[in-house]
Amino acid sequence: MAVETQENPPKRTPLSRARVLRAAIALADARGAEELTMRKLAKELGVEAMSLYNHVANKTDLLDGMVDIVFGEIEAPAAGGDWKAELSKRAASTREALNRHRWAIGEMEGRTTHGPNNLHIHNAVLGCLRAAGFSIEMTVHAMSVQDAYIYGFALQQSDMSSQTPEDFAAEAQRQMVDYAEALSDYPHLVEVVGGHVAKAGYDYDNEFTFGLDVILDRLEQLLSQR
Amino acid sequence: MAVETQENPPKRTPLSRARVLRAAIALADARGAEELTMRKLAKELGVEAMSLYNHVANKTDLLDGMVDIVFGEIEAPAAGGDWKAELSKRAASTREALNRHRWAIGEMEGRTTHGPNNLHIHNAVLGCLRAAGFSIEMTVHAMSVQDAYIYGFALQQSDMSSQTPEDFAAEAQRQMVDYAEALSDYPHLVEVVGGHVAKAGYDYDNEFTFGLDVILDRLEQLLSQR
DNA sequence: ACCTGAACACCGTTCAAGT
DNA sequence: ACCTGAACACCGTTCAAGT
Repeated sequence: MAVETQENPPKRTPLSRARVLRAAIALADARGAEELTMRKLAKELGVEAMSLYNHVANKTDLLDGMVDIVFGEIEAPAAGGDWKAELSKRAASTREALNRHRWAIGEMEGRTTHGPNNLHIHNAVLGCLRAAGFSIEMTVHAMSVQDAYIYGFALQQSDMSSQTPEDFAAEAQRQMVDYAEALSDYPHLVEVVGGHVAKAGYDYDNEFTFGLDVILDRLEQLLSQR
Repeated sequence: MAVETQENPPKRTPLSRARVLRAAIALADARGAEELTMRKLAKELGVEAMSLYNHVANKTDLLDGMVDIVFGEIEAPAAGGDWKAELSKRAASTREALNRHRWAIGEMEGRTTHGPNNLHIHNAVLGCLRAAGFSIEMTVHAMSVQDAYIYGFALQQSDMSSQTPEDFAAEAQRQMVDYAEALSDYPHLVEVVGGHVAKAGYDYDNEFTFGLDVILDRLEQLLSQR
C-alpha cells in the first residue's frame, strides 16, 4: 500500500551548515583527523565534495565550526562560588570533551578566529578568577598555567595508543623488551617504567587530577599571601 | 686555469640519511610543517622525490628522525645537584628547541617509536627527580605534570601569530575591535584582555617561568612534607 | 647501489554547467 | 539556490627501468 511513492534514494534531508558540521565531527571522532577529507565527508552525506562548499567556505572554516562545537561541550565555571571546585570541573570537562574528540586537540589552540563558545568559556574562567580575588596580572598567569597544563595533558594522552592502566602496563612491558639492548644506558627508565609503570599501569584520571591540584593549590597559596 | 674540470652541476654531495634529515628540518623550520613534502624536500636537495626512499623508509620514518634530532637539542638535567634549577634548565631548553622548530610540537608526543635522544632526556629527568628524593610514584607524577605543562605551553605559543609582547598587545586590540558587537557578552575578556593585555602585552618568557615555578614550588613542598 | 619516469590512488578547490 | 562533472595543481608511494 503506502510504499515510497516518491523517488527512492533515502529522501535526502537537505544539506545545511549544521548538518555538515555534525557529520564532520562524527567522521573525525570515528576515524581520526587525517580521514576527514572533503571527499569522504561528502560521501558520508550522500553528496559530491563540491556541494559542501555551499555551506562552508573551505576546510579551515569547516574546522573552525567543528572546534567551536567542542568548546560548547565544556562546562563554564561559575563566578563567586568555590573557585577551585569550579575550575576543577571546567578542567575535567575540557579533558572529557577532548577525549571524546581526539582530533580536536591539534586544532583548538591558535586558530585565528574564535567562535562564541570559545569566548564564552574563556570569559567565564577569567570571571571566576577575578571573583576569587586574583589581580588582573595574576588572573592572566593563572589562566595561562591551567590552559597549558590541560591542553598539554590532553596532547600527551591523545597520541598515546594505550588508554587504560592495564594497556599502559602492557605497553610499558613491550617497550622494555623492544629497547632491551640499550637498557643499560637508561637505568632510571628501567626502574620507573620497567619496575613500576609496567606493573601498576598509568591512570590518566589520577595523573591529571594530581597535576591540576599541584597548580590550583599553589595558586591558592599565592592568592592568600596577599 | 683550474676551473671546474668535472661536470658542472654543483658537484652534488651524495645523499645520506643525515643529509636528508638535516634538509628536512631546515625546510620545516623555514616554511612550516605543511610545506614539508617529499617532493619539495627532494627539490631542495636537487634530486627527485623517489630518491629519498633510498634513505628513509617513508614520511613517518623521516619525521621520527627529525624529532629525535630535536630531542638531542634539549639539555638533560643533572642528578644530585639543585634539582629545581636543573629541571628549570631542562624546561627552558625544551621550550627553546620547540621555538626553533615549531613544526615539532605536533610530532614529539605520541610517536610509536622513541629515538635515543628522547630516551636519554626522559631517563635524565627521572634520575634527577629520584636523586632529589621523590618516591617512584611521585616521580611519575612530577614528570607528568612538568611535561604536560611544557608541551602545552609550547602548543599555545606555537600557533599564536604574535610572539613579542608588543605584537600581542596589538593583536589583542585588533580582536577587541573584531568582536566589538559581542563584547557586552564577555565583560571579563574586555577587562583582562582589552584593559590589560592590550596595553601591557604578553611576555611568553615571564609567563612560562611563572607557571613552571608554580609547579616546581608545589612539588618541593610535597617533597619536604615527607 | 643509487637514482629516475611514469603511474596510481589520493588531496583541496575552482569553474562552468546543469536543475 | 543548490548541486555536479570535469579539471587543476598538488600529495605519498610503488615499480620497473636505467646507470
